[in-house]
Amino acid sequence: MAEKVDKRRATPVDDRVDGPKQQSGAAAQPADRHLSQFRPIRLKTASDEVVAVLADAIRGGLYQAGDILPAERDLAQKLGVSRTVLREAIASLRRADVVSVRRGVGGGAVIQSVANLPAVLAALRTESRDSLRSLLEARRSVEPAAALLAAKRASVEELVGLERLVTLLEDHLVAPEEFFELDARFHVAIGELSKNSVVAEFQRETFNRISVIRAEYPVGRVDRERAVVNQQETMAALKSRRRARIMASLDNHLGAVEEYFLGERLRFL
Amino acid sequence: MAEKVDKRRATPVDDRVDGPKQQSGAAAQPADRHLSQFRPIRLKTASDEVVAVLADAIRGGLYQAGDILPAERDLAQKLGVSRTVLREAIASLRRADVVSVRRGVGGGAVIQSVANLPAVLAALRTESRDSLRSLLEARRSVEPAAALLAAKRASVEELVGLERLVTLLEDHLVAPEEFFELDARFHVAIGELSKNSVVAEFQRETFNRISVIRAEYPVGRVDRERAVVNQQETMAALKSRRRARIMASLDNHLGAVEEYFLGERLRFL
DNA sequence: TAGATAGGTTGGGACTATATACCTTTGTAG
DNA sequence: CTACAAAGGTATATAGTCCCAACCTATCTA
Repeated sequence: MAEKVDKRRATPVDDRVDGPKQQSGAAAQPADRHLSQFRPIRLKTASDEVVAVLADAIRGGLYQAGDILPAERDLAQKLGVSRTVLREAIASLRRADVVSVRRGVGGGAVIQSVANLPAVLAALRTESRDSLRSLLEARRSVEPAAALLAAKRASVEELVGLERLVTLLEDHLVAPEEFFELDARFHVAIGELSKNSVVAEFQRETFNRISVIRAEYPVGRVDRERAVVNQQETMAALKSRRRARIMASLDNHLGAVEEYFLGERLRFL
Repeated sequence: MAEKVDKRRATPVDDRVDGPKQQSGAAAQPADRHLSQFRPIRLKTASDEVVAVLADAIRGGLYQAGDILPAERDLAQKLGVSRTVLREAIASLRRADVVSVRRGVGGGAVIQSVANLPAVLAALRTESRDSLRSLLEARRSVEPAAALLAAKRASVEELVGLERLVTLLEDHLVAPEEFFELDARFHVAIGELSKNSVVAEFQRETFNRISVIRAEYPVGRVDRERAVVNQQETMAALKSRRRARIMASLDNHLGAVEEYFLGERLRFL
């Protein structure tokens, strides 16, 4: 019987994942060409998911500096997670100084600053980092649609709310830390005003990714001023609710962004 | 000491999630208006993720009926999951008759038919089902971009490969079970030929969702014939690599799809 | 100062995923 | 025709994540 065991041991048929790597390098089976097509899947934890949701909510303008998040128990229930998980998510935001937590009656998680949101999001994503070019190309096709739909469907009040974001950006011309985040908020908001869940989700996700990348870029005063002008123009175009004007404005805006990041304007054939 | 316990018990401060629902209906705190903004998060299991990846690979044309998936151990390693998880995923595909598994040397998971892929994908998604209108609107903006990029970047050989999919569709005019899936494959393939990871991912995801919905629609012979003609036209347009022709062809195709599903053509302001 | 409203902490139980090992079937080369 | 190797099939121990429930502590306010 002992022989049998020894025999098995000698035969490498177990599930060890690090198999023999470079032996018999001659006979590479052609049947394995498919394998190259697969990438590792990643699993997100619940708390990371919650962090992303909260970060989006904060960036989307639902909460501003000084606002207080709902009570942990309520928020956990609303998000369908345990309080434990929610608390871990808030702890992440706290570590990044996005919120500070106070105990007691009037307490809760108080929004501090959105400046560190890109860092938070960057810490989340271990996934493949799409090239900025791919992101901008995709955005180039979706954002005009988002804007047209928003102009078609947003109420006057909603447009006024959007305009407040532009004002916020103007105020931050001198304090540039939160500049990128405020810019992102504007575009995410347009996605939401499109009243199209797919488009809104796309804008959110895309700007999450873009933010992570562009947090590394330097921004000068000139760049910021141009961004403000672009937002003002886009805002005016949206209010006019005229197709041609919106398209021209976005073309202008997106083209400028592309030149800034890529040094050229995208061309689609 | 027992008193203390009783006191605590009487005071509803624990974490019970189903709190008092309708007591004191008068004082509704205005601070909770934010709560309505949050939706429950969903967590995907690893095996469900693997099912989705494999389903995409099969639909994308990487595997055809009769092909054999890579060995479990190899595939598990490539996907970065344990063999247990991979086997569970394959079991799902087996239950839906998408693959059948043979043991022994030449064995493995053999692709049977793609007809049941929509059912598999539908079983996966417990998430919010976006309206077909939202999906079609988003597609209307992305797919033209995908096609233009594909025409710009795809090699002649790749276009020939795409054309094979059209031929496949023609062959299935009479056996309509797999018709929807073959149509989806064509459009997903265009996304991949765009050589833009974001666009490709969007096409995959969008057609996953559309497939689930449209599997419920009846398709007549006429509809199928028109789809074939549309694909042929799109194919010819791609080969011409001329912008105007591609845009016209897609406008035609997408408009027809919209009329079929929504009874109207989408208008973006 | 008592009570209510918050956040902070802990422990147990369920589920999922991983790693490792071993078994069984089957084709094929010697 | 037999031994081996290549596959799938099965089993078990371990670890991580999440959920639930209960309880503790700080703070505001009437």
